Amino acid sequence: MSGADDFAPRLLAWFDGHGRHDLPWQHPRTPYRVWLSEIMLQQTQVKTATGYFERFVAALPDLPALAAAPLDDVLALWSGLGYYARARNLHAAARRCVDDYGGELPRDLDALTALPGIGRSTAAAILSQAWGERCAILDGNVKRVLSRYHGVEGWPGKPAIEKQLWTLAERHVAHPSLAPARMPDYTQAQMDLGATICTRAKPACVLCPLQSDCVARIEGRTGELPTPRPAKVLPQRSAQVLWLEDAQGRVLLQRRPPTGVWASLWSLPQLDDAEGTDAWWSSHIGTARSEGAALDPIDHAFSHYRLQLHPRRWSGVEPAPRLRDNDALRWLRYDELATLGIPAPVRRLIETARN
DNA sequence: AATGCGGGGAA
DNA sequence: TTCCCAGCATT
Repeated sequence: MSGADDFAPRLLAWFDGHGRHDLPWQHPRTPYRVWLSEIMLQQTQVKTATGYFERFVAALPDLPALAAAPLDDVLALWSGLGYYARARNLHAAARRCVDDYGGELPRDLDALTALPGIGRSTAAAILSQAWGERCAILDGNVKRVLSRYHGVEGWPGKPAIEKQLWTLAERHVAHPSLAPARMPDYTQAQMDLGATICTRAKPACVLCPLQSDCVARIEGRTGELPTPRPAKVLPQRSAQVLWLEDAQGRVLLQRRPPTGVWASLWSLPQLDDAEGTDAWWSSHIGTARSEGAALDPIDHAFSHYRLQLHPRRWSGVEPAPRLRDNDALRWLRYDELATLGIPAPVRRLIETARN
């Protein structure tokens, strides 16, 4: 057997001295807190998620509390974190746990994976960290570490490559020296190595416990592995944003459609173009409208397109009958904005320009 | 197999 | 600027 077989014990020995032992979800490391952290950390860096995690568990300290909370409260706690389907799935999964599993997470890979928002890697992370089950994870860190360690070519997002990496991850987690009691540390160790040593750019190979057997290190190819995602040009879109204030200085928010970006979040009324704005104004207000005050455009980048928002502002708008609060429209005081899930750039616009 | 889905950190 | 991060669901 080559040294590749020693992956797990070497990693674990390194973790004891150099891993991260003070992350907020580690104290206490309950299934609920592990679950929440794993969901928040999907496509999200630790530094970004930490503050959200602290606020979330302070407001909703356990699974039954989450299940009992209104979805809008959960979205408000998620506001600014992005990928809001995670929050909706989290909430739905909590309710299903109350209905089907006595208010706890199931200790079972298939049952966990069947819950919304939990895939194979997240389920394995929960099982290994919360209960010490022998499960392999494969997140962005592990993909990078294994791609380099084994010299796996090809973009890890490609299903065929991902399948290879799963096989390698399963092999390492099966190492006989790896005791179940150390599974939480082993799982954490892989992510810590990827986050602190085997980083995307300029990895600290000289500090790596796996350096003597790492193919990328040995062949001087850490800059080429893992193979980057094929580049593509992002489409550019634009939209009109309407900032309406009534005589009391309240702002009009509209619930976004249940599908698409920012699904079901509250935001300023947003239209595709000038014609859309005209139509919205006539259907919601009726009277002829003024131009409003044009504000600086906002450039926002999504992972799949760029969006330029063109905000305009009106004050002293008299609510027409159809403009009263309903399921999709709400006049809100500025000090109430924190109670709703609002897209980050829209919240930023309002907070910075509201004087 | 490919695409949709946020926001921010880092080079 | 560009890349990608503790991914998953949908098509």
